[in-house]
Amino acid sequence: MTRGKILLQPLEDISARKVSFKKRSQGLLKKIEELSILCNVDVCAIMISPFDDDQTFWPSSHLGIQKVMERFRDLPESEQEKNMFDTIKYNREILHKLKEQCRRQELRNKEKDIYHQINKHLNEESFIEENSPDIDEIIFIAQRKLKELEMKRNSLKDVI
Amino acid sequence: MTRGKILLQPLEDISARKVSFKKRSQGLLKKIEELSILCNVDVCAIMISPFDDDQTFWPSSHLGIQKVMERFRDLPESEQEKNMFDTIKYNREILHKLKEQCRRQELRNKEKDIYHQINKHLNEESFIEENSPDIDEIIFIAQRKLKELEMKRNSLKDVI
DNA sequence: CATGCTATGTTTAGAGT
DNA sequence: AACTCTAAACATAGCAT
Repeated sequence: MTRGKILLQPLEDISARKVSFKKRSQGLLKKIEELSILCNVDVCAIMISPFDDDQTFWPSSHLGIQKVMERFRDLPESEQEKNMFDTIKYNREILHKLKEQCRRQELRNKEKDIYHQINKHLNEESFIEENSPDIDEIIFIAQRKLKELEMKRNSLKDVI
Repeated sequence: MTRGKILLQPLEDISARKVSFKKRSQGLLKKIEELSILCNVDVCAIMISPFDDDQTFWPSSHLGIQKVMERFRDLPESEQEKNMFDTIKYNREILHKLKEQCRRQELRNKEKDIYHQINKHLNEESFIEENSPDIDEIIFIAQRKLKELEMKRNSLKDVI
């Protein structure tokens, strides 16, 4: 077996943690470099590792760090607060997007159900079992599909 | 086609650069979060983007950045900040749950696809495929199916 | 212009040495 | 413990809407 999915929680095994840190911090530094070059963005990062004495910096020059840090520090307090708030807003956005994604996937599920049900009906005589989940929903989607089909037909006729 | 390999040099097209920044900074934030949690490392990163006014991107936990930045400025511990951290943690949890949910739904999608494929094979003339040749016929069948569905629904309602 | 999709490139967990 | 390998998981460039 190769890699499995991992949970976002501290790795129990300390030596595994160390290995992971080595790999991931390397990867992270690479990503940071890519971002800063590709998009021409000033980035700085500081990692304080419990595994070795000194901290990892990017960019490697202390001067570079200072440049970014200073610009942050020089922002008025209110701006800093605003940016903190932005993090929360950012999380909310991601959350919202995920929910939307879920919703869409659920819809797709239902559509597939319809295909399934209809195909089943063509094959056998029994259609939609008694315990069929959400007949209203299915009808709704079926109606929509039908409309889409009709529109498609009409546009095809226009071409002819 | 989808992605090609890219060179490590500033993206020429500014709007592409902006899009890339958005995607990559998001990815970077995630990586930072993962590293700090998995390996129990304090990380902070600041990005100054030329694309929006919110120059400072605030990854990682507030606590972590505070620790890291202590040498640069003193940050008083206030109630508000604590709440902020809690909010971030909370969001993180919700996020994780949502992702799991998405994953499960995706699995279900795949299962349904399989059913669909099987039915398609059993029943050579499969139903409601967008590119199916005789659209009139399909619409006719769809209308009939829809009516059957509606009747079924009505009869179910009668029982209740 | 922003956002979603997805095929492909990239990262890395786990196992082996 | 520190390396190498590799397939699964993940990130994202280019396209589509």
